[in-house]
Amino acid sequence: MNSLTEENYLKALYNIGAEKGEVSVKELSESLGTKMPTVNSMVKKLAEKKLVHYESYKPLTLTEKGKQEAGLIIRKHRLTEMFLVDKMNIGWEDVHDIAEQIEHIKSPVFFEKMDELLDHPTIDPHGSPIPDKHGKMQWKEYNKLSDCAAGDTVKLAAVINTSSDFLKYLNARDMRLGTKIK
Amino acid sequence: MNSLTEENYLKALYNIGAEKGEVSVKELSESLGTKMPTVNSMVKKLAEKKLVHYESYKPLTLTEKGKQEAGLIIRKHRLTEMFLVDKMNIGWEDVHDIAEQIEHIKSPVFFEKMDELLDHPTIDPHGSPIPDKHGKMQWKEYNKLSDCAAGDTVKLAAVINTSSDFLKYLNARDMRLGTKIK
DNA sequence: TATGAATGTTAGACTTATCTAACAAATTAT
DNA sequence: ATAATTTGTTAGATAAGTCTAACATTCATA
Repeated sequence: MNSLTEENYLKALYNIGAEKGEVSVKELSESLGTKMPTVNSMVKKLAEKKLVHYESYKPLTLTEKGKQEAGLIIRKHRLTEMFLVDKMNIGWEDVHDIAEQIEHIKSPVFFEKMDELLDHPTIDPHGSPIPDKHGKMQWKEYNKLSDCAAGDTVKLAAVINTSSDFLKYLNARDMRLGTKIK
Repeated sequence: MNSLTEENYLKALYNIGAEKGEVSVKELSESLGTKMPTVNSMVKKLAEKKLVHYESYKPLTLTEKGKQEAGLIIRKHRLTEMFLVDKMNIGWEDVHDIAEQIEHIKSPVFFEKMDELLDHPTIDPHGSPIPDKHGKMQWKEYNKLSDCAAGDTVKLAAVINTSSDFLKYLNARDMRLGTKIK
């Protein structure tokens, strides 16, 4: 029985640890907007449920089970974002906050229908990959904009910052996924 | 700031009191699957928030404010049911449980889009009216099946029992809204 | 390497929503 | 009209998730 709170911890652990694999209590605390002692006691509970590897004063890592559950939540989130943009014509700057809520809906049918209506998409509206039905995600290796030389012409494949403000900024410059820029 | 729990109390109060206008603690308790003492203490809190009229040992009634809030939640519920059936091809026997969760989503944009894509529907897939943007609902007066004489031919306008099992029973007999039966 | 800063942990309090057990009022039936 | 039943209320306990204050460990650096 995973609560909304638990799901948010798993998701944050997954997202923060995406590259490094390890997460500090402090990072998790800041990401969730929850104080460190609270996070500390919660991760211990997650450890009892075999979702997180926890040892005092050591960085946190997700177990395989934890990774899978997190992957499935992120799948629901990104599928939802895609649905909101493609099927409901909601702007990509607005979908994150809505998906943040819908990702917690318990209903296999609902998300299967989304997946079907969207024709099994593999990336969300911000270019991030959608984990498969087993919670597995494969990251495409894109070049970071900061690694490109000035004057290069590149195609926008994904945005990491999905904040509403940044996306509105891109909108204002007619920049969307696939747009060629230099 | 109304919690999920609070919203469920308001909705139940609205639905149970639809005809009589008054609700007993017992009915509310059974409808919510929550014990009477819990309900008792919750309705007192709702009374402090001016959502419910409460007096010891008297039946419960919603205030105008309470009715409006309840109406808006029910609007979101029914709009969602209509969307799930019409735009996502989910069976009318499955939509209730999903809508039960989506009705709590906080996002004006999301529900406005639904309303727009559905072309401002006035009834949900079970024939119940959808409250307007101010939470006001007007009930169409239909004849109850129990008031019809055997042999009459009538058109199915709405179903009150929206349980999954009952709707599957109707499906199995090809009975949908608008179907003529005798 | 000793010390100060940053990070992590423990202890204990608070809130929300729930429960059970016991008691009180209202309703129903004799 | 009184007793029995049903309904409503009070009091106090519990669980989840949060907080603050105080203490402990680790890391950085002088």
